Amino acid sequence: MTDARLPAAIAVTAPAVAPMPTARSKARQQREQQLLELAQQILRQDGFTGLTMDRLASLSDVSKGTLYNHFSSKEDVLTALSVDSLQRLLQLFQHASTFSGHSRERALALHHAYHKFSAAEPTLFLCLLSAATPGVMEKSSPARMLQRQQLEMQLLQYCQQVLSDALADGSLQLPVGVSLEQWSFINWALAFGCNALFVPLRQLGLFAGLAAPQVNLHSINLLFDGMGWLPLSSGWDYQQSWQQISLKFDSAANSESTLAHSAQEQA
Amino acid sequence: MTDARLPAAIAVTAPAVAPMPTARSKARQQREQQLLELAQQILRQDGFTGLTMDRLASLSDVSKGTLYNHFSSKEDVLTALSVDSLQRLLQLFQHASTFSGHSRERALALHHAYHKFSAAEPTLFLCLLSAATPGVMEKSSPARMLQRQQLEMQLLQYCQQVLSDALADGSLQLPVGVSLEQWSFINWALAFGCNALFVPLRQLGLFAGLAAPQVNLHSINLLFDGMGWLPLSSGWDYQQSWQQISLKFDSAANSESTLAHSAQEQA
DNA sequence: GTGAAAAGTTGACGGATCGTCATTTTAGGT
DNA sequence: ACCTAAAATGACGATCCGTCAACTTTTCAC
Repeated sequence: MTDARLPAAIAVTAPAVAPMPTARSKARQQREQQLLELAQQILRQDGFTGLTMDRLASLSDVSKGTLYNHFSSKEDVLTALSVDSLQRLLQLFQHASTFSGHSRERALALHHAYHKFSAAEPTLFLCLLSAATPGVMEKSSPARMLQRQQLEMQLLQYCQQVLSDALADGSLQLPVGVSLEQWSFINWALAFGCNALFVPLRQLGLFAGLAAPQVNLHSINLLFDGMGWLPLSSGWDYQQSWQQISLKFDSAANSESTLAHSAQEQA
Repeated sequence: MTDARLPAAIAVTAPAVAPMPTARSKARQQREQQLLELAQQILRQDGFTGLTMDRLASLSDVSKGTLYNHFSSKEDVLTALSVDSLQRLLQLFQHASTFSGHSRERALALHHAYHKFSAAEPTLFLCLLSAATPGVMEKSSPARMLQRQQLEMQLLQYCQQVLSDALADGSLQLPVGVSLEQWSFINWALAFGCNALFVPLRQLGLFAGLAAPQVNLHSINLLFDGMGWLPLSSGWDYQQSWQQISLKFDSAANSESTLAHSAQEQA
């Protein structure tokens, strides 16, 4: 954290501590990204059963040995994909937190980002779900797990920041015996539950008549109203807020995906 | 469905349609239960990585061929375990719905049952999580998936029943544009999210200071308050309700587990 | 520029696990 | 006691995982 404040001389004499991005590591990271892109494509096309290390290697331009130089196991690939998802989510959260509105609207924007990501990238979201599974966690590399943990913490920072803001501006009050952590956890849990359950339950034929965005918005309204987060849904049109967020947010996502697309085509 | 109404003669001449529980099928089902018990034990002891079909076969008193006569794949074993969990949850829900109190307390009892199960049987709960994963769903037998679907529908029936009761007795009102399905889904999602996220996030070192039951109760209170479910948490001591439910419920669970234990030892 | 050391790449290989199937064993009926 | 159908067995082929010794490329000192 404080490394940035150290004299340059130290940084030069001890580059191993804060390694500067060499051209080599840059290329390595880029290729890792390509491999993950390919893995994702395989998942989309042939499902999770179709993802095989041999297949991933043969469809890519590297051999199996090199593949294992990037990922410690097949499960590590899944965790890497989930790390990728978390990084993208983090960006989306950064954008969302800039939404100009009161604190509850900003919180809504965070939920919106989470929801839109789960809807736009169902495969990645399933990776996120799978990566929380014991069978995957047991076989992932510690380094990757650490990355995951740090990213989740950063995401939570955004949640807690909005809650802090709300406490500061008086639109929200913390009851005695309740911690800010608790509320951010509950927010996280509700968002995860709604989005993670929707697709599988629909596949099973349950809740056929439900529309994802409506349910999502509604669930958030219930929770925020329960928290007493002003203005309550009875005194504000959050449907409209949601649409406004969509407008600002979806266009940003589009321009981003366009950028990603062109970058992908160049490669 | 209407087979039960057919004359006995037909049932005798076509027993395959509505198979009576023969001694053979009885024994088969009993052994399947033993196998699942063993699988669970392996999972507890050696994690999900340690569960192998060869190992399960060798540790049991049947061969691999017979094992595959029960389960179509390794993943099918996990789904079978999740089906088992759902059946036990169904029983717990049945008990919970008999709690004598107002409708919101009964709903709380359902959440309590769900939470207690996740806490008392973390391994089975992780099976429930894993079984919602694409890699497992893709490889499970259709028959088992159907069982799972039907059980989840039955569980949802209990949720919706309590909600219906609340609407009937006036303690809850459905806003325009909101369906009973939506509310039951949101309840399900919150409970799933809270319980499914708690263990993995704790393992990652997040939310170290949170106590599971408190958070659970608190999240339910927020949601129910948001729904306007009377009496609100400001006008009723749901902490005490939770404890009362625990008292009645945990003792029931204990006597049950005792029964199960003795039954297990007889077998 | 050159050569050697370091870093990176490769695909063949051993091992583990999966799922099947021909053969053997068991159970139920006459 | 014998026959037949269902069930159990474990050896087997196939698949996939992860490793490693040999080989290629890059780096760097001289």
